[in-house]
Amino acid sequence: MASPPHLHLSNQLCLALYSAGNALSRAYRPMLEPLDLTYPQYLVMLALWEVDGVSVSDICERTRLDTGTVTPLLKRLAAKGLLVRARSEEDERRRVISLTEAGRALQARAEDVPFRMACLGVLTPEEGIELKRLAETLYRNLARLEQVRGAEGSDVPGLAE
Amino acid sequence: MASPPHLHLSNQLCLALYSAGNALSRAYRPMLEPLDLTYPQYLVMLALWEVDGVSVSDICERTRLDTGTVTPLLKRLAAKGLLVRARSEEDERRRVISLTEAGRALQARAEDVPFRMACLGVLTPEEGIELKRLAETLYRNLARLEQVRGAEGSDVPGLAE
DNA sequence: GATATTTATATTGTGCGCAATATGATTTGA
DNA sequence: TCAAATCATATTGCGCACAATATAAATATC
Repeated sequence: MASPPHLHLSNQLCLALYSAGNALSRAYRPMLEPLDLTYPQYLVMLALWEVDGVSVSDICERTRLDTGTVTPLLKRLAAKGLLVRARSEEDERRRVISLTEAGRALQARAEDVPFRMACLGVLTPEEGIELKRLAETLYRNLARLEQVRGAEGSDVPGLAE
Repeated sequence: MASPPHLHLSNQLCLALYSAGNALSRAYRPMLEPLDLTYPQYLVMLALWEVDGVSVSDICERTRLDTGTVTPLLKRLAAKGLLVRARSEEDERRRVISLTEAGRALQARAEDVPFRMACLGVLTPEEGIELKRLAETLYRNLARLEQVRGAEGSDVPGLAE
């Protein structure tokens, strides 16, 4: 075994997280298929069922998705008749994303998805809560790092140099 | 708020896991860029540094990636000169994936990647261990479900009907 | 009030995830 | 021995992740 332990796949947190995340979206597939939604599309619909009439960037923030992902995704949802992508009247740069009647009606058919996921019994409630808590911590800390790294180039006037 | 709590984004374990996983592979990017590797390519190289001269399906199992992902990925790694994709002599269906000298040499340059990731300090060691444990549990249970569902169609002779 | 900067969204290109299907070699069974 | 089933890998097609770039409107600066 020429490979040192810290390079072993079995020791990688990232692989555990990566494969679990992929497996989880695969698990959603059979439940979302009747709704004609992919998993990221489901996330966007969850966001809009909470609050709609919002901008693209608002959806990106709440779903934690990228604009390059969300823009074409919204187009596909619009093509299915679930939402409309209007222009804001005050600010012509902004899009205002609003659910259609069909989009709002779909919520009823998605109601039991979380319940059916829970019924798979892949985690105890305690495990689920703890896993969510740790994943949130990881996300939050990584997001903060990204912000710092991102701001590194754009110098603050008066502080740089 | 027309949306019931179990449909709130803030209550979704899946979003926490999904966004944390994505953020984690983004965090690897600046470290893997000098090695000219993407994150999934890094996983495959980790697998090969442990054991090479193996089949495609062996790599798929150990990295938990799909054959449809791995085949073109291996072609790209071969194009970079990190490995060769030979045919097995005993079984012509099998590919035998072997590292080149350059592929083996790359391991030295990847040695400190796990250490540098740890230095980001996004999780305490205890949190990391617990998160990995829970993610492994989730993956294992979902994988078992997939096997059951997958076997549902292919009837066992003598038991079906 | 013309120019520069910022902001919001869109576009493009590469790689990955994955289901479905194809190809082609091996093994099984009649 | 020959046909059918199985197995390993490859291919195709669509959607997503994300960096880089573009566009175009709003705001700031001079």
